[in-house]
Amino acid sequence: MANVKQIADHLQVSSATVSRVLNSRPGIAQATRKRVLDAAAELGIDRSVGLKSSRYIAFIHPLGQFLGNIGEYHAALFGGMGQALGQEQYDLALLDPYRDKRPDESYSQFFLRKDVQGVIIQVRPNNQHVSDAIAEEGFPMIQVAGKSDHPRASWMVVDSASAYEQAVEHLYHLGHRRIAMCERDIPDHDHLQRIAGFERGCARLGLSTEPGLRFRVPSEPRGGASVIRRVLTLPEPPTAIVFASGRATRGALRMCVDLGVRVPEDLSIIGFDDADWRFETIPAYTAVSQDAESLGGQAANALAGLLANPSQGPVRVTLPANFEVLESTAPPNAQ
Amino acid sequence: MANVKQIADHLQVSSATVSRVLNSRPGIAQATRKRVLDAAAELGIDRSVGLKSSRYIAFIHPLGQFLGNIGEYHAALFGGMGQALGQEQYDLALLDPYRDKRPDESYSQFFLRKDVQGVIIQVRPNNQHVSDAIAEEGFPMIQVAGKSDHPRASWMVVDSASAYEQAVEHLYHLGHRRIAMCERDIPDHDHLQRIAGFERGCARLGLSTEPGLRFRVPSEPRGGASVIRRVLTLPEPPTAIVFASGRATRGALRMCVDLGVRVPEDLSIIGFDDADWRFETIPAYTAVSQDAESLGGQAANALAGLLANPSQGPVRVTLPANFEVLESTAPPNAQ
DNA sequence: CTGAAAGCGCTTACAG
DNA sequence: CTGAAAGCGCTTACAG
Repeated sequence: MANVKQIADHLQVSSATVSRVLNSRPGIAQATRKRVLDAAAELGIDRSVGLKSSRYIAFIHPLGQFLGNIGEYHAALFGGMGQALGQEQYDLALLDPYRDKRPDESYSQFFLRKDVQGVIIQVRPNNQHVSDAIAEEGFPMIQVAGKSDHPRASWMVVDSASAYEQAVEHLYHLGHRRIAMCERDIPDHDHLQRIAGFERGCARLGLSTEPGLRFRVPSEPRGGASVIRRVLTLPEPPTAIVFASGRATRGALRMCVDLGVRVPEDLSIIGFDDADWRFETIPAYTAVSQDAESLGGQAANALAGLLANPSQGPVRVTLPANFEVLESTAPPNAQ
Repeated sequence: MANVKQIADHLQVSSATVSRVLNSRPGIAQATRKRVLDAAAELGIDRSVGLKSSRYIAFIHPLGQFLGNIGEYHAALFGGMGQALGQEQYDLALLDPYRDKRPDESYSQFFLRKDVQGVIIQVRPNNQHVSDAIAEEGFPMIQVAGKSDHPRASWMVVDSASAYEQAVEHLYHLGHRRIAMCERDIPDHDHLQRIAGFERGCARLGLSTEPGLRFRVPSEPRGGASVIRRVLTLPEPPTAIVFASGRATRGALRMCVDLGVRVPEDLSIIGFDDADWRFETIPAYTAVSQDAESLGGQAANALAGLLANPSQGPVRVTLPANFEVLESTAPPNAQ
């Protein structure tokens, strides 16, 4: 790593010349420019050199870093954020404050150090305090997947409660009276709404929500698969299952085939979908769906708006989810 | 946006005090620290303020920005890169040089301006020249999905040619003699290898690769679906189809159900898989698979190695693909 | 097209 | 714990 003076000394030119080249200033001979750039590549350049013009927006995952393959929620979210930020001339950075932030610095200082101008933070119970601290500092932010009580916090959530209520209603009208619910293991706001909607629907229609019909699994194919296996051992099995996770839904559909359970003839299944996966399975599944790509895009646009107009108040948006009937639901014991 | 002096004047303190707070230096009264941070949040901070310590690695997509939902290849790749870079204390930035780079600056200058220390670039024919230019400048880089002739370029590819050859062999041994191939529409190195392997297998076994058995579709479910529809109208339809794209494979499987084509009884299908999607479909599909997550991780680690040891020569790695028989292949006209 | 020198804006011993 | 002042390393008129 070399600074301007070191490169200048190395080449026997003035630091003015080096500075001009590294800042793309006009009026430098082609040959000189090349010599400087070659030397810079060879020696490496200090980060103090050059006028910076990065405009980073950071995305913060509840776990900080990504542990392996990104699920469909984040894939869609990133697509939406990336597209929107690109149009606003921002770049997207994936930051891990849990790893990198020094205990003695504020979040603002951390972001300043990383050249980040605003953050989109996905919240779960474990990191809501981080989001609140960022909001408290007045740093430009918007949180997704959960509301916040903090007066300075902006947030964007998807409320799928009424869509899940419709899902229960749909099953009820088909004749189902014992309906199981499979939640996911991490209770963030958006997931709690899914459960709340299910319970509200059951309560209104007088359906049981007994603990034996409630399952909690990780949002992975094997989570959904295990629910199918467990449901079949029940003394009085449900005739329909509602899932709160897309990946679990697909694991369940697959396990039904393996065990010879016909969907929807033997068992009706309502799933969840972050994008357009419900059309790819066999059968295509009836689902509550959110548009995670649009969520990412809108969150990014909202944040860009806050940055463009700092005096603006916080943004609070609740997006609706959809309920759509496809092929995985039918009357119980249908032929 | 305020600089150190402006914040200092605003608060009637010295710029030394402001600088100390914004750089988390010790020996500042709690109350003063708070006043400065509050003023900084209110006024905004110039990017010239504060010692920076970002360590960004940029990923560059062939199209620059992401146009909507990220496919499974990038989801797995990002997961692998993110995890590896996290361990190496780097952050991941998604940059679009096609949008942001000024025509009069070199790539090195562009990256300097964005505070990026190294890049992972995914190459296709349309952006190979960008990768070559970056390598020519001596900027730390590694390209994925394609080899490079440039002497300074590092690259990492997946060679699935022999796996596709095995796939053809597998079908041949099952008794198939007319095998169709569905390529994707973008001919990057890794995809061309898939086609090459298919052709090599057919040539060795004396199978036809006539144009009527060759299809080119976008890497999307509807691409694969259209192949199924078109194949059924052929005077002499193939008894098996080999796909070069995972998403097309799944669209094809879905279309087979819609049209009443039984897989594998009526038609054998061999697909491609970037992660573990082949186990989720019905039937689970026989596939050539690559581990895109591991590819991302290894590329990131290799780049970190180049950065840690600048005198090291370029990295060139060819990773193998796997061929795995699951449920979507059987003898032709099986019952 | 380039350099010597001034200017700028930060950070950092030094002093109290 | 804080400021006045020196120091540092860059960028930028100014001069040739």
